[in-house]
Amino acid sequence: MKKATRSRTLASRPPLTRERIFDTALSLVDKGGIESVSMRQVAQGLGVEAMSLYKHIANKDDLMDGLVELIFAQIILPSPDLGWKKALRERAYSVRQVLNRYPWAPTLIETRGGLGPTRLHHHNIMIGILRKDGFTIELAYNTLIAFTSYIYGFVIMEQAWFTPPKENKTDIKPPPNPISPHEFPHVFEMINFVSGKGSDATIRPQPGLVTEFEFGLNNLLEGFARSLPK
Amino acid sequence: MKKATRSRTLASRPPLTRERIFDTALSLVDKGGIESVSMRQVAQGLGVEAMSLYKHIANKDDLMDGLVELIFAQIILPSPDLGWKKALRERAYSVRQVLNRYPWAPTLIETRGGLGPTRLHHHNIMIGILRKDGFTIELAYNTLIAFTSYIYGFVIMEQAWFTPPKENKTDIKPPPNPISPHEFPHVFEMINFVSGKGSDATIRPQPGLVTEFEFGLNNLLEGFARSLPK
DNA sequence: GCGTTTGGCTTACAGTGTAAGCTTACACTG
DNA sequence: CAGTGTAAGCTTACACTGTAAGCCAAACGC
Repeated sequence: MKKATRSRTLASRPPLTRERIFDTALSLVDKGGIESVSMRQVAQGLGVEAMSLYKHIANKDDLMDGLVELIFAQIILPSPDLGWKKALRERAYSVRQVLNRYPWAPTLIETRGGLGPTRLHHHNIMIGILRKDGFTIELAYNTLIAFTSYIYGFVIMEQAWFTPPKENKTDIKPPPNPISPHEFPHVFEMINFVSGKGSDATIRPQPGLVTEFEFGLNNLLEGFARSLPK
Repeated sequence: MKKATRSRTLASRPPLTRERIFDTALSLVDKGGIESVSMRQVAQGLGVEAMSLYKHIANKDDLMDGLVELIFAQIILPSPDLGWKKALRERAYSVRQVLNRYPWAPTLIETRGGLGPTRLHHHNIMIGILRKDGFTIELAYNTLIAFTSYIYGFVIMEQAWFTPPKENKTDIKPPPNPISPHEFPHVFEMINFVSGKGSDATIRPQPGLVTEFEFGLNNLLEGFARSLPK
């Protein structure tokens, strides 16, 4: 009772903090997608007026940066004891999982360039793992880029391909994707193949494309291994 | 003078068409980035009022879809005679080049799920190339996914890493990225290595990361080759 | 000639981010 | 305890967004 700097005498609300702002923004974006997070919405979620947020965050971009950090914090860092190959694989799956849990994340991430502290830390660890196992700095560099690119791109594809293309809410386009066998025979064949695999190809549940993910991942990892100086 | 359906009697403006709308939208987004394209802006660029556009396009999403199509139309399709490996490589570079010419494109593409006609056509051709060279449908499927993911992800990384992190226009943050050698030694080492390579690491000109691009690409292509049934 | 269709305009509304300034309630000083 | 400084939150306001609804004149088919 003594210690609290500025005790909330009104006993009403807990004080507004960056943390609390980010949290409610996160929960807000979780249901309703990224464009449902506005200053006013976030404020309302905190029982507060929009402009009050600006006492704690610089602007909306700042808010978004915070969200990105929250995302990256959820990606688990592999232990260096695993060896580089297992470590990379573990990280790959963790990234994919987290990014899939937040479909809005990739769009968000790529729109803001800079690397926050969390991302820097992650990179630092990953490079360390590679270097420890004999990767030259150049090889580590190239490896990390190729590795990250693949995972990142894969998740985006995964979402872009297997998400219904924008329910226009007033008008549902009758066939989801009427791919003519004459116009696009190969695509048609492929769609059929894919349909045969899982239950429904167009709306597959989240943990769907694991084998597809593995394919590229393995090819890359083997490539890295072959590039190692012996 | 007879033939023109609805001759522009006022002799003033050429008629508004989807094409013309897309074109000016494209040129508008080229300078000023994606968020500088608003209905009113596009309209103004055409000497017209905002609401007039809605007689030709459904809504802003429709406009954006059109832009995406314009982008994909610029990607050159490799000739099937090259053989799959050369074809894939050619396509990889074309995609990268086009996507780099329009840094706003990836964000745009990934936000709208569905595949337009152009994209379908491209996929159709690419699958055809693979199949012709002995890829099973399953292998072609996996290959295409891995391949596309990598390229796509790479371009995004390329832009995210080597673009100044949002010039706040009023305030330039003094050091672009003060990476402490103690906190992130490995990242520091890597940055140093990268700086030694090109002239300036943080703002590299466009055709910068070719060798990095090649590294992952080669690894993937070799992996594909090894997966081929013989 | 006469409807009817069409392309573009006008007005209006709900929503956005945020600049500027005000009010209140606390912490601290004398 | 009175007085003051300060920080947190609120109020108002502005410029801007996408787009629904309706109007109006010019061009068409008959």
